[in-house]
Amino acid sequence: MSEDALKAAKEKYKSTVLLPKTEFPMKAGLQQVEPAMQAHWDSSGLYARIRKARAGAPAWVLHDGPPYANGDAHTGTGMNKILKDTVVKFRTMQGFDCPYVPGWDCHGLPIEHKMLAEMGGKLPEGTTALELREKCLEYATKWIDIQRRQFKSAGVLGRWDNPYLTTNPSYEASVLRVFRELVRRGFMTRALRPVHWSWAAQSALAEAELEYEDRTDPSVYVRFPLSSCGKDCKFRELVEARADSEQVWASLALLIWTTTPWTLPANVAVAAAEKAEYVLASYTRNGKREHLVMAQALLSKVAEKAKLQDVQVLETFPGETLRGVGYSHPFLDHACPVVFAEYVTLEDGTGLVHTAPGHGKEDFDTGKREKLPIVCPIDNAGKYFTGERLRKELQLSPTFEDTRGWLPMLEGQNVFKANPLIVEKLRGEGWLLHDEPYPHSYPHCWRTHTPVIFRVTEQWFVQIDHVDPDKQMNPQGKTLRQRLLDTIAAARWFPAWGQKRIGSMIENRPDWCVSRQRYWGIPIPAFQDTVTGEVVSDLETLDHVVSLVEKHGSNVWFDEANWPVEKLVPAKHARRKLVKMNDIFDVWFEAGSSFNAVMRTDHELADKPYRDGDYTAHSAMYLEGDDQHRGWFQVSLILSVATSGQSPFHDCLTSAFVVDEKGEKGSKSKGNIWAIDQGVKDLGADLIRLYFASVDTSSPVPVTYNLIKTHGEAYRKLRNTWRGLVSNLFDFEPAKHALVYDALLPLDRWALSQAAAVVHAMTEAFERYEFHTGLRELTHFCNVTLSAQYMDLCKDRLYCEAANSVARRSAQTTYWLLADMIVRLIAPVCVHTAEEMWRFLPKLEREPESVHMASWPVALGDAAAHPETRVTIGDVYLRANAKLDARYRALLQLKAESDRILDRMRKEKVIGKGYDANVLLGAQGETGTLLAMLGSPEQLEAELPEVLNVSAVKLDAGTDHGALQGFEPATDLKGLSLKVSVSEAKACVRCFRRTGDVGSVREHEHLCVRCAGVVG
RNA sequence: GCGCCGGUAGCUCAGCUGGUUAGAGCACACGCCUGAUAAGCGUGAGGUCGGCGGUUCGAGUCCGCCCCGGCGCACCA
Repeated sequence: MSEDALKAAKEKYKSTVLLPKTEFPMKAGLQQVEPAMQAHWDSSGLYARIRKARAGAPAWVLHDGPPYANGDAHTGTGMNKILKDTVVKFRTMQGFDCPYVPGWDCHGLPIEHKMLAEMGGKLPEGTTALELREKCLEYATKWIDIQRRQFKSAGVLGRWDNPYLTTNPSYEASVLRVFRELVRRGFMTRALRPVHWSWAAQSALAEAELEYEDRTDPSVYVRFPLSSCGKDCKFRELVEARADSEQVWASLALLIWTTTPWTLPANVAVAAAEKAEYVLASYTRNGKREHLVMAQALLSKVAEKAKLQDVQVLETFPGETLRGVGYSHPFLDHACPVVFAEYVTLEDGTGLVHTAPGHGKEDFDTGKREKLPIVCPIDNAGKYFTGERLRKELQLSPTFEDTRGWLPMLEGQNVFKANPLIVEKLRGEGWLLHDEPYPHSYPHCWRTHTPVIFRVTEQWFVQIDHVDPDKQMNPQGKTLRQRLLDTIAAARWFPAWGQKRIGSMIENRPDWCVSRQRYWGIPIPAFQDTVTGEVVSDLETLDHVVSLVEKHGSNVWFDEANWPVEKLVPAKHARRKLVKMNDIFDVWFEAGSSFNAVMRTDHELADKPYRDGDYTAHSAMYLEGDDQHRGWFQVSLILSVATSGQSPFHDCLTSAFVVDEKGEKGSKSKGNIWAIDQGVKDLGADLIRLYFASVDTSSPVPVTYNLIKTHGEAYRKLRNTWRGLVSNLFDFEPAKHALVYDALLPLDRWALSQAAAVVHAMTEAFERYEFHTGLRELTHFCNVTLSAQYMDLCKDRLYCEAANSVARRSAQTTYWLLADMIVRLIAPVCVHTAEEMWRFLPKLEREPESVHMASWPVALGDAAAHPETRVTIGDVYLRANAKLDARYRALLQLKAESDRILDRMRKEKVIGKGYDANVLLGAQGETGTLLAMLGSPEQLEAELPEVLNVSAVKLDAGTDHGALQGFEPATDLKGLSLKVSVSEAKACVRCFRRTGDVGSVREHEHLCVRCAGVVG
């Protein structure tokens, strides 16, 4: 037989081989495919069609947290939206009705700041707040359009043409209704309290608006001269009893410590600990003998720092001895008392705490208890008042003469700039015992990044410990705090530690200051009576304003020309002299009201709360970065529980921040952050989405082009495996050719059993929102079970058996089911690719045109009863089969052993392809038993060539293979020996196998019997 | 300062209630195939499971301390 003749024969039969064929491109071309796909989704109204298809199904609503309408949507916000979209698509496929209404947070300081900056830093003369607000709205609207385009480019599907905006009049009115409800239930109070104050932003700040940053402040030890002691003062007796009492009195001071020297002018008391030990000590400084009082425990530390000489402890006494002691303010004319407070500790300082109720929370509480005056000489901009105002705010007596020039120094000075001036003057006047730099973490304004100060102002607060008297909503008379904790416990937190985190925040949080002194926000609808000073915000007034805002937007509050105050107040107050109050709401109050403004108000969402038995929440899920534990989640909980008694969500999923390859937080200034649509353009949305679904988003997620590209291989593998499946279905019509489950070959049923396990694991993981764990299963299944194992073993059947043979149709039925399953499983993640696959997948007529309307696969367990045999849906087939699992596990182990030897022989150039080889197996012991269980020798010899991908397999009955020529022991299977030999048989030119019967059929001398039969 | 989470091959991740030589994919190396072909298959080399100590017959898995990273809290006057 000549080479040419063989070649000719091969050519002749090649056309009878059923080779794979498909138009599904190997190369993804995401950059072209995705925009086209999105355009098609848009024009065909996919979102609306999904809504329609799920109408009447149980609702499952993920309520979108509104990103801030300022700047590009970058990787972090992009990841968040992508994860949300993945959840929504998954739940939709599971059969739920999942409307997704995206929203934007439009009000707030950053935008106002930016607009003000464009106007030159502050509102120019003659410009109204209304004009500023219009500029702000324009700016926000611009970014909403940009961000919308960016999110859509990532394949995120939702009601983009009608999102919720916190600037919509209906939204604003809903926020006000939440406020009204708080007022009605008694949660609101307007009170004078110390609040975090941003002097740069000139507004109060809430806890959520603080960021702790490191900074260094001057730490000073200051002598406050002791001036008087009450009549029964024990300390006085103590000193009087001393022989040197006169010298002691002459130079005696309380030693206090502070890191905020600028608050010293507001000092009104010194706090001590009743139970702690204090000392009266003497020392020499600058050649002078002086006396001081401070805590015993801190004396040596302070003495060392201040380099005090000859320190002598004259007396030791408990703190309570100091009751009745008074001192005079070192540079003002106040006479101040020593008071006692719990929070005085002996860790730092002197055990004597400088107390300024105008500038500290604890100080304020102490001041209230001790009836101390509240001194607060600082204006909105963080500067000391000037002139008479300063004297007044410092509560100086009219006779006070500022002989040493303190007041001129302070006037108009920024507090942080005043610090060193004060220190130097204290030093000059001899009050300063010691000073040093003190590095610590200190609260900063999260928007302006300037250090905040504590300042007493009158603000609106939500009282966290208020008990709602409503018996129906709060039957057990619990505080809001307790009810919040109950609500938190009833929700589900992913990861689970989120519950602890937010729980401890709620346990410890102070009342919520919700008023801000800005323009770009929703006004707090309150008036002040210019005659009585009374604050008017009764329900009728609120209702009146709410209805105006609902119709005309919150601008009515700022539009002096068209909306004079008379129009804003209800008829009942018409005769009073009222003026508008100028506070607006904390933006968090707005976002936190979305449960009401969106979930309970939106026409598409209002009837879709989450229900599970008796449990009800306004939505099924919130999904945000874990910074929202102190932000949106918390404020939403507070407002929702207080006003509705329900949780805003049932599931709360958080993700960590995105970081760069060095693990550093992304920021635009570092350039390690990119707009999401740029990434989509460069890498493809599906690739980015696959990446986010492949990593554990509960710890910091590194996001770089390189890392994402690394996952390109996983994408290509998935795509090609799927292509391998679908390319063998070119002549397969499910309705016509699919076999019933019981007619499928064992190998095929095994593959389906493996698939069932994947569906199972993946569903479970996705229901826990652990996409990366689920995806692992799918990747492994595609790479190993399918590509390397199953599909390799099916090739001969698919290519060489008769087109309509059971063997081939069985494989095709399985390929079809697997392809179908994979498309569905990947659809929530690779939304475009899955849709593309869906077009190429042979489908039954009843399937929807978009994969995103299709159902999530369901797998049956082992024990499932055999359903009837009509070919309809995947879940008839995706069926566990433990027996087949075990059988193929064993067979594949044999394959691994034979592969090792075949590989070596290939490297030795003894053989090339597997069909060149025959394998002899000798099995004893465990493996012998195993093989015997797998089938009779004849059965195995018939089956194994396909599994091992060789031409022939013989079982050797010999007993001592180790001694037989050429046998070698297996690596892992005990008792197994193998011998691989080069097959002498002729290869069939059609199927390449060396079956030993080539030429048996006279008409086809180059074919094996099987192929001859097929060719006919 | 206190608390929470994490630290497993170059990368991304599995390792349940402690139990045989610690797994997977990707990447890498070496081959094979040329009928999934800018594909596919096989084999291999990579880890003292952050460190130290303890409990145990036995620990990546439990306990203690420490180091590193991330996050949160705050009465740092």
